[in-house]
Amino acid sequence: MKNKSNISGKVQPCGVDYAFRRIGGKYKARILWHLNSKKILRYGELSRTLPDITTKMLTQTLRELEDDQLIIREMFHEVPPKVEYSLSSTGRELIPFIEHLHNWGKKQLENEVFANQN
Amino acid sequence: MKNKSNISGKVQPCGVDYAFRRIGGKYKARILWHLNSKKILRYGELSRTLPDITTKMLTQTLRELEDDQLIIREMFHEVPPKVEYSLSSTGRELIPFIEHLHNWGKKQLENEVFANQN
DNA sequence: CAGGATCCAGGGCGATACTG
DNA sequence: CAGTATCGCCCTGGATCCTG
Repeated sequence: MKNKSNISGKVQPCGVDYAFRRIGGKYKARILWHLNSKKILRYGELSRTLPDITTKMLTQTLRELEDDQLIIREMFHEVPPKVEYSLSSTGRELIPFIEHLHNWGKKQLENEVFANQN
Repeated sequence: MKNKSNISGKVQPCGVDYAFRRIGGKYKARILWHLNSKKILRYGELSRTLPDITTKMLTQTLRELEDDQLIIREMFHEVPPKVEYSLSSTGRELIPFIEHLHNWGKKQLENEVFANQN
């Protein structure tokens, strides 16, 4: 399939480019990945699962994922507060992709460790 | 290249995180994608295929992909110069992932256009 | 033709403190 | 518990000009 350059000024929208803009954040794929394996996670659980993320980034990333309708946020008005996050159906469509990426990354990591035996 | 945050062994190495740092650049997936459909592309061809990328970014991205051994760079010492880029076997392993992402992005784009007709 | 070299902005991201 | 609010760094990426 050719990428014909558009005369009307805008570049032809590219699915890869679009998708990367959507889930290209530093933590988005990881969050989706964990949400898939655990199905439902509370805010604090996510925070513990991803120890290297600050509350600001976690909240911000979750908001973006929610705005993109990749995850579902369910809030319980209780004391103490409770919020549950889960994958939406659209978000679930990304799992095979993340899974592939995950396997590839794991393999590369192992190769790298093997190569760095110094 | 992004932060090396956890590759040095503090946090448990996550394949998704690793992979994203590897191909998380703005154009990397797109370049791999085009290299797969065309098999071999010269620098100028890539430049025309991706009209929205400057020479600096194209060169820089190609270097990083080459350093990561995802693409192969073959240089011909001729006049005028000629350089051909193609996927490595490791890079080719990423194609199913990019394909999935591409299809997902295309579908989302169509839905978005459809939804914005109100 | 296929880059290299500089300069520079925008914003992604982090650290820290505070809140309903 | 589940977030907000600020402040600021620095890295990604853009614009422009130069070269073998």
